[in-house]
Amino acid sequence: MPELPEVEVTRLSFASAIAGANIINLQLGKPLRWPLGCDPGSLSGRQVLQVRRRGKYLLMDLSQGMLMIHLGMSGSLSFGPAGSAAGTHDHFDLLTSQGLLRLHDPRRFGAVVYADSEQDAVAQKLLGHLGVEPLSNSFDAGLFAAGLKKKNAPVKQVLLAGELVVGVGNIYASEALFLAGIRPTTRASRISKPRAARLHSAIRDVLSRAVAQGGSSLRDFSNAQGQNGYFQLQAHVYDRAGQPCRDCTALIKRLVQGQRSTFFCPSCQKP
DNA sequence: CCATATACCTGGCAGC
DNA sequence: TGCTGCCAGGTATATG
Repeated sequence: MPELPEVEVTRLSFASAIAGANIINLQLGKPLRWPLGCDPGSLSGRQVLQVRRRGKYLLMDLSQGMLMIHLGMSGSLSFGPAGSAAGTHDHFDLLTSQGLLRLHDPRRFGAVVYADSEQDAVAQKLLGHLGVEPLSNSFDAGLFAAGLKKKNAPVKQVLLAGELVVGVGNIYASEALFLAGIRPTTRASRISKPRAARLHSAIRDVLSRAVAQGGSSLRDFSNAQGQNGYFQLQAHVYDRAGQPCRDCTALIKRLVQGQRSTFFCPSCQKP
């Protein structure tokens, strides 16, 4: 569910509201993808300083240590008044002096992991290999083109791998490649510098527009205030197999790469 | 090291 | 209605 835009929209929807809160207690539900990595009770009394984002991870800095939150495929956070009982799929309830932060995650591919610091081995295992942030100045078109040159895999899978650039998931990979006019099956190493530059700006454009639209709400995504996003209404190819391209009217095709669906326009996107 | 497959888990939906 | 099979926004880990 959540790619960079959804994670960022989630962050923006509760970061300022939770900043400065004191943790009262933590209740866990069923196991998530990884164990918390500390005694839940040990967090009581600590303060929430700020919420940052790295790729698709939310990093919640505490007065001592940090929590790394990942929404997996079906996770969403809510932040609001305490009091409502945890539902079947609520597996992390952080009660604070300023409200309840709750992770709702039916499939439980998400996780909340504690680390003493970002340099911690636990943190490095999750964050250490991540590529550059696409919406930051460190995302450089020249470096990106050079990075693509070194990868022989299909460009769609290189984007999903997140080692060159983070945050691009299954929806936005298809969308960015459409905007750049590049077939998802094209080997990354065969993408010319000008086309890499197009892809570079397409990634920035599609991700920043999606953030502005509140993310994509295909099934169950909503931000921490319960509001939906609307980016999916303007998707050009994702989940549009068999429908006409919005630019040229050719029919959008679906194929499978690495066990994931890919959508593209066979006319607008060149090998 | 590289590219690809597997594993984790639940729910919604189409088709019979 | 109920069953079956397929599909779903991710990614560490295993495998060749």
